[in-house]
Amino acid sequence: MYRYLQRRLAGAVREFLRRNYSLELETVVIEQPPKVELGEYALPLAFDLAKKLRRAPRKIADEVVAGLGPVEGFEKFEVAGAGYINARVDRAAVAVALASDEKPKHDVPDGKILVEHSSINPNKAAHIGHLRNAILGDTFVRLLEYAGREVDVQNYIDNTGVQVADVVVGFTHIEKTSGAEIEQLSRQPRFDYYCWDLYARVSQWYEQDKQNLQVRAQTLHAIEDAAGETAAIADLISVAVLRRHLETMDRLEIEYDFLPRESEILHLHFWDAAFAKLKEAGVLLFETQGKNKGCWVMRRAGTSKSEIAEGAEAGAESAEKDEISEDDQKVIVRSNGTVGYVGKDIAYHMWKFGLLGRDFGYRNFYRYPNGHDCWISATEGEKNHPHFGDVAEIYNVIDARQSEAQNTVIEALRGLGHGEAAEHYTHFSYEMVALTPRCAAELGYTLSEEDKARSYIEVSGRRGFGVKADDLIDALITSAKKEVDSRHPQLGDSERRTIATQIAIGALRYFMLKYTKQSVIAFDFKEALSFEGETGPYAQYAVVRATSIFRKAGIDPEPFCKDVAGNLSSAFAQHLTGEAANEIWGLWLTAAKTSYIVDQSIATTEPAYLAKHAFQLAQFFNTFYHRHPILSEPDETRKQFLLSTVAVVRRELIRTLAVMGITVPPVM
RNA sequence: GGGCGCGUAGCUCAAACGGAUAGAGCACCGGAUUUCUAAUCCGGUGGUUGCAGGUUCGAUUCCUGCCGCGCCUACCA
Repeated sequence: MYRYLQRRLAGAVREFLRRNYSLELETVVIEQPPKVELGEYALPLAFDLAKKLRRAPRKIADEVVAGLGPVEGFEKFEVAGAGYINARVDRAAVAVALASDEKPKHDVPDGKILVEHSSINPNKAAHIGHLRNAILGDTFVRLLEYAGREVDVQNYIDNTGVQVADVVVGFTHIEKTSGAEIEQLSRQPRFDYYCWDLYARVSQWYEQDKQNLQVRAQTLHAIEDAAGETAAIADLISVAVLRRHLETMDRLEIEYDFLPRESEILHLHFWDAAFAKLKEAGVLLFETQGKNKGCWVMRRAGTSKSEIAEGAEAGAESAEKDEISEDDQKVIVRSNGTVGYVGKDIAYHMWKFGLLGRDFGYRNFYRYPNGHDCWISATEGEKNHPHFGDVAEIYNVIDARQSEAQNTVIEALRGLGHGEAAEHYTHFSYEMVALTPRCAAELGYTLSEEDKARSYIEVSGRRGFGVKADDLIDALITSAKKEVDSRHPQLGDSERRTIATQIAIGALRYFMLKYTKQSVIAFDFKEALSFEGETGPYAQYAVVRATSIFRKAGIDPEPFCKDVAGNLSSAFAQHLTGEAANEIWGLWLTAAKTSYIVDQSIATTEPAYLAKHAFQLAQFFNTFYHRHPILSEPDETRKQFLLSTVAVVRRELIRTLAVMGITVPPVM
């Protein structure tokens, strides 16, 4: 609703400027006044125009206000401060439209969107860093779906890399486990925990004797031969750990549609197809000298053609074209002919956009308890399968450390002449989750003096140093369960457990979403386990309160607000106008913003805005709840009005939380 | 060295496109409702937005320089 009116206002202003000043403005900046009593929208437009028109901002603002004419949905326009134009909406009309849940039509762009997230190495348990990735990614998927887009969710599995090889080495060379024994172990409930410890031991084993690293190289090589025994062991391990990851993420209601694996990119020769095109387009160059002699290299993203070219004339340019200074080279194909991961990533991304001319085989891999199927890549797939890839836009949820690699893939696409694809390729970059020194100490790690002084310490899978995802979820559930047990002893144990789980997930997902992406999260149990203040449970609790009002009143809140909107529009007008109504109107206005916030979150790839919105709604509601007794309100129409306020806020808060993947228990 | 990012209250973080008095949560201190359950609410303490310049009617936001911190910069993935 808020978004819709804002667009209409922007359109009217643009039209006015065209008519009266012959000005074309691309974007009309519209913000919100610091207080609701000043209006719903503010335009700082006159300050900008003052320069262009060489007149005082206030004068221009006066002119705009006088000449804008009536705009549907708006009551009036006023000049305020040094030249702001504040717009006031017809509150009752907005409230009626919101209560009856009118959804003004707007265009949804065509084409499918592919979101890639999680992409955890399938060699050990998922940790809190992976949780941030998956929660950001899953929330972004939900945002896109809320906006009406069709989305495929992919989780890329690097099942032939060093990390899997290391665990294979652990089993075959340190533990000397047989294939049958590994198979047995892999059926244990938390096989990924076993691998977590083993992986750390392998790293130590390499450190003990650098000779041991040769075993890694051999193993890595052996994994690539699909027919061999080592490859079979690697597959056994990676598939078992992958299943564990799917289970862990499913606890948070995070699901995937397709799991493309590196093994298939290898065995279906995706790279060969990509390599040919890259050579042909001149994106890759064969280096004949220097440290990268014998490699196929590409210009690293973010590096520019050397400064000599700037000053020099056209003659120097052609020589420049075929050369990249050594420091700016990214090796794509090694001198021994093997391709690095960036190369495979380029091929994979050509596939995503339908530009490779090859496809995966597909096998049904995992059925979620809700019946949703998750598919996996295969060299020989099933006949009937959904169509993946060939999409219009992609988002890759990958941490900031990989931004250079991501940009290199984008540059490769551009170099191949697929500028359109490059434009629709978004690296959804976010910062890592680290541990506070206190948290690290709690986990039993001895810290150097240097470490103690840091604000955070990076986790290390190699050292087995970190907080496992399932452990954190377990701790959250235990902690929430204790609270629920003491608050609701009359409920059955399984019911209390269900509630505690909802609260735990709410706390965890909110925690991971409330920080902006570029902020490193310094993880601390105390803050992550908090259920008070700016947390998921705070927002859930607001909904519980709203629900309980309706339960006591014996009214179903869903149909209630739609009905009341039609019958009570005059009451809305009466209770929403005037000074005294500003506080409640602020609540309505915030509730009206959900779609606007969703759009903003998508446009900026920043789910934190959504978290902020949920918190703000809950906070305003709690204040309102405290100030206005509703069921005891003697004036019947006012009571209906207050009830509809609760119903609308409840509905919008539930929606907002749902986009964040948070559900609300019946009681708390 | 080069690239990317960060520096805001005691702590953890907000403030999209430059805008009206820089806001929350935690912590600390003091209060509130025999009610629609207090996982709540209200009040208080707390700021030279790293430093120095510049652009602008207006800078936490843009530009330059400096200081401090993190990540990336492998024929690893």
